[in-house]
Amino acid sequence: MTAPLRLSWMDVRETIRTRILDRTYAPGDRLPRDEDIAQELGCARTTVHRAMQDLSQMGLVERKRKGGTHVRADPVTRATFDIPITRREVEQQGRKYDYQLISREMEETPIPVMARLGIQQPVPMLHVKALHLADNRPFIFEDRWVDTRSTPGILDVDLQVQSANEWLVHNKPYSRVDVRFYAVIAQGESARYLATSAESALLVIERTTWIGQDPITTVQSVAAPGYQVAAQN
Amino acid sequence: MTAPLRLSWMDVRETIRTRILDRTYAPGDRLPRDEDIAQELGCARTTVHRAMQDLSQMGLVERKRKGGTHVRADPVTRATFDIPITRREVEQQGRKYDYQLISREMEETPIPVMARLGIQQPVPMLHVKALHLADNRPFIFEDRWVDTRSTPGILDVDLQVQSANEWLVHNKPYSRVDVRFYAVIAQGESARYLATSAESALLVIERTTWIGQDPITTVQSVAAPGYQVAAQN
DNA sequence: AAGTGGTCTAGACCACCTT
DNA sequence: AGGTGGTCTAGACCACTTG
Repeated sequence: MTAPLRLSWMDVRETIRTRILDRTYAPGDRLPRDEDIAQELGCARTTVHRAMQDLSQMGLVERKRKGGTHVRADPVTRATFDIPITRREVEQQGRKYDYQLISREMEETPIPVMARLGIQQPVPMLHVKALHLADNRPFIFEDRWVDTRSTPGILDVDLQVQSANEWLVHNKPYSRVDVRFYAVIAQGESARYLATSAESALLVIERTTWIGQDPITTVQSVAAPGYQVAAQN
Repeated sequence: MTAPLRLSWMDVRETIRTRILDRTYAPGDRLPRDEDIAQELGCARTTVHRAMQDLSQMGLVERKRKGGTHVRADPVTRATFDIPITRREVEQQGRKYDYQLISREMEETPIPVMARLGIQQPVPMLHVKALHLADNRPFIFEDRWVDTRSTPGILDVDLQVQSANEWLVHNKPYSRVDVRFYAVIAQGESARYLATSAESALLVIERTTWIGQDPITTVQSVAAPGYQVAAQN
């Protein structure tokens, strides 16, 4: 006889997942209570709970107290992306990293930037433009606004030497972040610094961070032609 | 006296997180053992473990058996994206969804598609092009290849009525998915169907799915100008 | 009001990895 | 070889949410 080995939560997860995929539990269906599944499979309820937690996080099921566990009717593709420090990203590709400060000025917050940061009144902010290079070729053009009220330390940093990107990541923790991707036509500065041909489509990674309610920074990182962002799998 | 209420794992997580952010535990540092933290804070080790699990998933710490828990030296911005069925996405915006099949043909797999799917030899595949509309305006142009060896059912679907996107999501589970984003210049068909002006930059969401080792489908979803992908949360 | 998931505890054993 | 995180169990109580 095959030994009835102890079930791990991953075993349980795969069992449930298989049942969802083969429609034993169809989209919209309610699954048995954790405890019933535990009894059926012969493990503790905690183990089923752990499995369900994972399935829930994957977006396969939805759980509600009293409501029970349901197979999601409209499955979504869920993907997680890691956006590293630019220096790190370049170096991990085995390429040489360089960095150039383009400009650094105090300016009144423009309307679109206010919208991104969620503030109502313009204030003086540090506006930084910089170029990151990989093997001496333009890699990412960075257009950043830093709120000096929440982050006065940035004013003492020599941005010729260390990128704002790097300083902030190492020195300014955030509690909330908004990340979005979109495409733009190369134009103006981004074209001048990045574009190899007249008409290029560039991927923009826009990130905005807050600490509590206070805005820290918002940045548009415009990547050189050909750049892709891939999920962590 | 303030009542020493029971600590939840989220409390523990916030305590640890705060210590990481204020450098009590600096980047690269090794944290105390779970059990020591548990004793210090006055909770069970399991509770600390649950908190650490979350911090680890957020990318704030790295854990290794025997190696202990370390604060990640190079923090990354980690973001999770949900990519819904296109119909769903449009309808959730309160807009009218429509769909048009553009073409549907059996073709030999081209080299780039073979690369995406990870196959060595070309085989006949179903090549589908379609347009998704929101309020009668082009929304997403979809260029898809379906491996009919793993997914013969697609051949019986009337793609005039139901999009391959929708049918696959509801009928073909996958075990692995690759997702990536990049930008392209509107040209050829994508320009014809989506572009409002001559030179547009379009965001492409490329997804490839497998069941076990077998490829299912790969699709380039080219979004209309202005489209953004935003992280959950 | 009651059912279901969420969490905590205490103890035990396991598995992986560094030293 | 030993230390650390990973997991399982059993039981208890809590908290949310639905009927």
